[in-house]
Amino acid sequence: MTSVFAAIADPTRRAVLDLLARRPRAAGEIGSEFPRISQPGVSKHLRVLREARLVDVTVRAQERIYSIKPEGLAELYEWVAKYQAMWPDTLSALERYLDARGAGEKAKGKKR
Amino acid sequence: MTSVFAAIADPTRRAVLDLLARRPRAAGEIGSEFPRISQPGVSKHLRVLREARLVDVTVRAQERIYSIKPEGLAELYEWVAKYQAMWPDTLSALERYLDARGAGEKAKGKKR
DNA sequence: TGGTTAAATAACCGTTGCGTAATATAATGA
DNA sequence: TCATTATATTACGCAACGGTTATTTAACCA
Repeated sequence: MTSVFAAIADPTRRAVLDLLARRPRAAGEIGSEFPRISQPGVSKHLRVLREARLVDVTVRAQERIYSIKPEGLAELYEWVAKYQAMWPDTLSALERYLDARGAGEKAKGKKR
Repeated sequence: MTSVFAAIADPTRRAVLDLLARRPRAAGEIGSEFPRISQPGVSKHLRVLREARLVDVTVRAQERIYSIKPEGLAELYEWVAKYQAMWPDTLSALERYLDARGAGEKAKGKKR
């Protein structure tokens, strides 16, 4: 599970990245956002994100502070960008596109 | 396997998308690019891509012509774009970033 | 027709992934 | 030193995934 693509395939891990995009958090604080998943479960998700180089960890006492690490996402962005030529038109056209699909959810914090 | 994220988690399916990005192809023609995978194996990958709305199909006699369908990729782009703010700098900075990592597999004209 | 071609579906199988409870590791602090 | 806190690791069950072979569906054509 080293791949960025496999790492973001899981909705829980995408939700973790969304959390960390707001601000860094200790592992336990992340876990408290997922009450239906056990502590080891969260820990394993964090390991996958680490191995995909999507997050960074710093140690503070017993805590592990996780934060977003852009490297992996840049790799993903590079891959998607290859296909931009086939979008209806330019970027603004893309956004109309997404709006038409009702894809404007990112404004109100939700999960998926 | 309805999710775009899960669909692109598999390297074979990403390779199929790369093929179709060049030009549309019949299912059999796609399959011939993957000699190590059986016909039903390829057919199942195509089904996943269809359900993720990443490809389009048109019928021509007994053939199914597959082509890239941007909707799904736009959804993915939307997700990645949320994180752009945390990249080192602007887009050009991102590209220097990628070059430094030797990530220039897709474009030959991308050297510094 | 019947035979051929193209692709999808069905049934099955080994591997992997996500979840769990139990345990281990490690730093804190009385 | 010892109990507590925070997190990771281990061991294991089960469902889903990617692959296979066999079969089905459907269009073409002699």
